[in-house]
Amino acid sequence: MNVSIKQLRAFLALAEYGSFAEASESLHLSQPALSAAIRNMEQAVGGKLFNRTTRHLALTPEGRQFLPVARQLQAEWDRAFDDLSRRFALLQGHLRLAAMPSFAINCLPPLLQRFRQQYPGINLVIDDIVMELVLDAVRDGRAELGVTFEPEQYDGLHFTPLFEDRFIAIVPAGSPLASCQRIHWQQLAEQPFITMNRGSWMRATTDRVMAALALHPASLAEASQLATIGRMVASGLGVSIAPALCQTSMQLQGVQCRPLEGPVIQRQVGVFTRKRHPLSGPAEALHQLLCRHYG
Amino acid sequence: MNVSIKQLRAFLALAEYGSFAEASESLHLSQPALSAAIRNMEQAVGGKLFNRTTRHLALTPEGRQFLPVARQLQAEWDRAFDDLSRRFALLQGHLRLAAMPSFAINCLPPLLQRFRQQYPGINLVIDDIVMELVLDAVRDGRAELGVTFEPEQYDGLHFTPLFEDRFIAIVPAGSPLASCQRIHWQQLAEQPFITMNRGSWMRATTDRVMAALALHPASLAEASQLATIGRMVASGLGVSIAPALCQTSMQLQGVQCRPLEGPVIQRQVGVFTRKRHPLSGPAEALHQLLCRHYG
DNA sequence: CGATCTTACGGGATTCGTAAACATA
DNA sequence: TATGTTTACGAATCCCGTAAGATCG
Repeated sequence: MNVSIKQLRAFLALAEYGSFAEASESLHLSQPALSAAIRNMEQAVGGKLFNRTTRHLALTPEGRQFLPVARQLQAEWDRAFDDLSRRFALLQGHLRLAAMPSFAINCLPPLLQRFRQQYPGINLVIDDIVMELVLDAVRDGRAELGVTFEPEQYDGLHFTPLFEDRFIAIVPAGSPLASCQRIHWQQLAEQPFITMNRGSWMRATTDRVMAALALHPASLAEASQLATIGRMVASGLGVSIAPALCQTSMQLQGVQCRPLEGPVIQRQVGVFTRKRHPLSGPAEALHQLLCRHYG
Repeated sequence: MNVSIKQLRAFLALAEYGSFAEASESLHLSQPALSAAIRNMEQAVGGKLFNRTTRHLALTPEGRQFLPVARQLQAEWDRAFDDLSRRFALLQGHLRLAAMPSFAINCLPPLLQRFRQQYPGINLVIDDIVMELVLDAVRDGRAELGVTFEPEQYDGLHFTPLFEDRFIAIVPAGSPLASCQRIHWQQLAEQPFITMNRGSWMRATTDRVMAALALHPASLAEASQLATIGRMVASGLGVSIAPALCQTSMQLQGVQCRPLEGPVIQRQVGVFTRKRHPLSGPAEALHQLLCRHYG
């Protein structure tokens, strides 16, 4: 009662070649097998598709009307499964990655270049957004992967650590501290200090360390983005601290980066994925690339 | 390597029901059979479509992307084969019929009504055109059936006789001949005579008969269509002859029809089909209806 | 422990290919 | 008669269902 895709292909081949012999050859099938396939298909649809006398073969009116329909069915069928296979083979597809801006700016470009080189058919979309939004995006499924610092809690997400990021001191090129190989918290506190704005983990941590060391730096200004702080430091307004992963972009902004002596502030950077949601092929590939690069 | 339509249906059912148990039931299939179908399909396309732990079932990202595509494939597939089956079952389709105007006007309407009643889904197109064009239309395949008089020759066509048509006399209602039950050629020739124009079989035959009877009617006018001749006769301009199959329309035009005494002019009316071209279901049906009605 | 999916395996239907029969130009 | 299609039939394959096993909540 039901027609198979093989029978449809048989119909198309026979209509195209106009001969059981040629059509069966093109299908890698014996002539009787093709004959049976057509016979069964005709029985299934309830009428003759070909008019055949042993010497002449032609489509019936119904067969002729069906031919373009059959062509389109086959084309769409093949197209659909080719697409699917290519997706699984990582020859095409797309991937949405959320990452905190510092990581997106400083670490992602070379990684994505390698990814692109290896999987040129995969369309990449990067959401460079703050940590909370990264976690939301992954939780909602808008992004399959998210890269940020490890937060205090992350329900429903799975975290894969990549590396531990230590904070470093950033000072203007003209600063007296610029000549030091390493800078202590105490030295930093003697300069005008630019802080991350209140409410951020970085501000809380900075305040805690300063308090523990009984230091009271002159807070010059607050900003909510590291790029802003970097520009302010570069302009000579003051000094600050930043995650080591920002080193590259800080240096490009004209800021001097130095290891920080004294209490170590460090934080895990890693990849988030949604629990109970398996990764797509491209996401899996990028996840592995991330883990291997840092692991 | 190749995916079957059954596997596509299995995929869709499983995606819809979210459970092997329910999906297999809806497919009238055992659970292991469905499991195997999905496994084979996944192997064919080169990756997992479902993420399954014994207690939870969900589409993979690739499966989710494929779902709408699969839906459309199935819908178009079913639609295409439903259409084809309905065509074979004469529940839908179309039929183009060529017929000479006299037949189309006088005989076709009741026949087509019966056809329509029996096959309400078949779309009918009637070409009411002169004999030569009827034959051309059938030869070219523009019309599957053609109804006309039997011509001297008809290469490449197959002729099925329907009935023999005798010519009758047509006179105005006010004519002295209107009171006769039967009219002789000689009586006809005594009146102003309206002829079919030169070159037509009817004109040649009329001339031949008149000559054989040594009659020389006053030719009042010529026309190329029977309807025109009918109107002229109805207006009292003269008398003429016409195929008996025109009797109905002639009477409707106000013309009196009488049997013709003397030499009999008769001609075969029948259906033409293209040789070596089998008829579509609808054409076959109408052909049979024609043959049975007249046979 | 229970519900659900997977694996294992035997039976049955479908499909295939070879060889012979058949039909048409 | 020659060519191309169908029929016949044995074999291989595929698909299905039952029963047992595995796994997760």
